[in-house]
Amino acid sequence: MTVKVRFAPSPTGMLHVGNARTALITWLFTRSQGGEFLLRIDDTDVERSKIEYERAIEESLRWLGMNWDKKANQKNRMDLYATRVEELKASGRLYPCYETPDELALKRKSQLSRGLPPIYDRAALELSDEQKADYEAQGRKPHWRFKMNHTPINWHDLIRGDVSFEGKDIADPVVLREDGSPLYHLCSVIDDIDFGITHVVRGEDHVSNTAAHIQMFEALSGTVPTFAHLPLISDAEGGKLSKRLGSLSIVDIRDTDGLEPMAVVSLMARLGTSDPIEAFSDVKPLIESFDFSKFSRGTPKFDSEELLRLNAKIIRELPFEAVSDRLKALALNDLDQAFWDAVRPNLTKIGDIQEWWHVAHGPVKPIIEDPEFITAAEALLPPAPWDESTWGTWTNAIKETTGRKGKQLFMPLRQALTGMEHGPELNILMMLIGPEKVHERLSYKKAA
RNA sequence: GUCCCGUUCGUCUAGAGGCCUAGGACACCGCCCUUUCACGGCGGCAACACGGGUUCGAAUCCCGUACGGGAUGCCA
Repeated sequence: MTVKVRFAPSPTGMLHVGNARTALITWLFTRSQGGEFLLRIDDTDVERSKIEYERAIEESLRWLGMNWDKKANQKNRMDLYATRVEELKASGRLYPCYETPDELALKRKSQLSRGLPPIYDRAALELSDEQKADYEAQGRKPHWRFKMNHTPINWHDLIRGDVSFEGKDIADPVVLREDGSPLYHLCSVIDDIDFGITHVVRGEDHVSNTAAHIQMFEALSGTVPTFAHLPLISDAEGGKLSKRLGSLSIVDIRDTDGLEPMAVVSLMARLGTSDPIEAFSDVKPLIESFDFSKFSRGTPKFDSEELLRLNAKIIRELPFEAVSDRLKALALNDLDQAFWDAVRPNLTKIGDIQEWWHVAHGPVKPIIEDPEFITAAEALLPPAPWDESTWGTWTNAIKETTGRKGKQLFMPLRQALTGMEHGPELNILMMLIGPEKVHERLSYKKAA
């Protein structure tokens, strides 16, 4: 049987790292199984859903390298939901409730103060036909709840193992709003049945929902899919993800931070698993090594430093052709393949190249701690034109004249030439800087 | 409050009663290589949340405590 899986974002905001991770893991699983991947837009909440967000989510997924075999919007499937709702009403699994949101809030408050769990007390089940007619006469419209069976609910979760709940601990979920529109729980289950979804992969914030969903699958005579609930990730301090990382959208990572998609993919695919977190330039090995059994149940921390490290490693492997368009966008003159090859081992993000371009094209403030040495070095500079051997010729001459070697020899030259203590290979960098600026920097005198 | 769940080196984790003097990867530190930075090679530092119990023996099983997360929406 073909594995069929879906990723179901609601278009109420940008795709952030948490969602992206769920999407990626779902996608990797699907591809590892040769299955079908459905992108389902959960846009039943018309108030908050926005088409811009839907487009942004799709763009983010594509940027990360994910594709989908099918796409569906829940807002276009209302007829199906209406049909299924009628079946559930006919079989008595849906019942009308007339409490206002305020009344429900009050109920919860009072339950809490009495030490009771704040789940719906099913008062509406006791309503007589007269009472219902009364409410209707007052102009109240009912919202509808799904009636949970008070029986044990068990499933085997691909990540959490055996999970069990008691039906009585789960509140009857509201599935139809007062205006008659269907809510997430029902739509999700109806769609999973209709699309023949075999595996539901989602965050563990849905675990208790799953208990209710399983009864819905059964009530609708659907096949209960296999579930895999991923632990949520937290920030580096172990705090909640949503607030701190809420701003960390995939679009920001791309546009503001200028990071590589594979850096994000590499981290998200392995974080929280027993496989080592490594920089991958291609997604294939991640698909091949994917296995739910490698996921731990703890809450892993998302560390942006780790993302940067992976990014640096990935950039090191990027050929000029892969980045030339983005480099052009930086509008830096003379930024050719030679320059890229010279500096890429020293970049954390592609944007850092501006720093090295600046070092080559100046002006820079040389660091000269030993003016005599630098003056001596300048006097020994070979005449132009320079080539790759110039650096060796020059430094050998300095070595013979001054007797210096190793770090004592090179670091002062690096500091004088670049104003920095680290950087690309000087034999290449020296040519990129050029004779004129090299002389200028070596003869730099501190303002008195 | 109630219901789920989690807690092993700085980080991600291995670990299903003796194989654990707790293994790996990343980070960090050191040495080597390179006539500089980086890369690479070698080595080092470093953890079972706490308290009871069961057992000849517990990181592993049971109970409790602490801390953390999720749920408890006419959001998804």
